[in-house]
Amino acid sequence: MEAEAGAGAERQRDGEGDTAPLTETAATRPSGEARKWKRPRDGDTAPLTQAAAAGPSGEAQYSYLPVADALMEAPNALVCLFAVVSEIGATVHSRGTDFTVTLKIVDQSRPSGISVTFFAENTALLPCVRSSGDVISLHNIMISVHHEDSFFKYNKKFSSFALFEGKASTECRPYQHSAKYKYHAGHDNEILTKMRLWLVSHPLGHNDIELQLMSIKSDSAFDLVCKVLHVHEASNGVWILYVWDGTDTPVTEFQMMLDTESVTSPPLHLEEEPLPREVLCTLPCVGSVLRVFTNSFFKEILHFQKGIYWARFCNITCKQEFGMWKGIMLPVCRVRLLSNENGSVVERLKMFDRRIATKVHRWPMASLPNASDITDVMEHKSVGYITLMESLTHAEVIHKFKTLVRVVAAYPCQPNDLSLLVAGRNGMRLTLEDPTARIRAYIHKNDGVIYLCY
DNA sequence: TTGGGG
Repeated sequence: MEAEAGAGAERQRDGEGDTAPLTETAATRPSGEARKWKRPRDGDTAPLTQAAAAGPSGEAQYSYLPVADALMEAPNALVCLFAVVSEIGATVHSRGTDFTVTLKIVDQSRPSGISVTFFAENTALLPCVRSSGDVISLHNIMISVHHEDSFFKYNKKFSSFALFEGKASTECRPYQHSAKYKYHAGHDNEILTKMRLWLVSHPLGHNDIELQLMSIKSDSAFDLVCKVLHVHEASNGVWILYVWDGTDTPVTEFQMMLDTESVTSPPLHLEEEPLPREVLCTLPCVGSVLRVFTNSFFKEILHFQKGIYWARFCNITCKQEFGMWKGIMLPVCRVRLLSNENGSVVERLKMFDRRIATKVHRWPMASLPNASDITDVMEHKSVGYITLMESLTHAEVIHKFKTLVRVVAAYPCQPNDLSLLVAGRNGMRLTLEDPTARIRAYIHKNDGVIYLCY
């Protein structure tokens, strides 16, 4: 007997329910339909009855419930689901002996989603979701109630899973499955296809405001999709995440410091200590690297330490300190890891590629599109511009370069008195910045050449 | 067991 499939609404039990509509939800489901899962008795280590029954061929037939229906089952009941992964948590050590990861899944009956927590002895046994929007099949996961909220818990002894590509694929074989997963081609394929069709008309959306670094604002929460390039544990439990999305942070509203007293030079960085050169050299030279300050509450930090990841920072805020942008992650923030195939990530990378393809990609984005207003130095017109980050990480300590920067502070004269310098006045200290770095530049005139030293 | 978007 071929199993009937619906979008999470399949019920192949004793021949009942062979026309489950795609739109069925917990609310529309006919009442009185018996729930046949039995609960494990207290003290049992394994459930007495699993959410499967032998089919005519003797193979287990898994009865997939809509998520909303599954949640109406009693605590500790075992259910089978076919759903879409909407959010991917970080894989971390549990407080016990296992590794754990939490996924958020959605289906038509529960668009707001619900968490599923997995445990396994090693990370290879955990689901490794390639992209949000992928489809997951879950067999015999347990309903768990905590503070009146329901969740699903994957038990490594009797649960199993399979992961499938999302709506763009026609591949019906799972790209990853647990050892115990019982795959039924006809049965699973039909549900998978319907789930993908549903996804086409109901793409996973984010209602929250999503900004790029080029459009960040002070003191209002937003989502930021960016690459975490480096993580640093500072003092007092403060962690600093170095994030990048290929765009430049906006020009800050910073009162230019007329540096009449040498002690008032503005700081060059937000950190207590600047990044060591070997780390600095790994950071991109085009596009701002925002410093995001947080504490160790965010377990994802452990994940970031192991490599470079794209992530969505939900409800992040920014402020300006000393004319520099500072990201802040409060406990209300959430971090979601993203794959390279995630739509927002692909969009960021395409935008960066477009930027790199222009001749002025090393100019601050804020200086565009009025780049023609900038007067170039005639005798070096053919020399290309570089960013301050490129200069800071240059292989040769002494090098010539041309750069487009903002003068943040000047000592001892006003920055618009650069003509005095050219006219022969020696000794001037400038604080210069572009979207990639801030430097102190000591200018002196020597043999008719102006040097910047830092 | 663990965690369960504090």
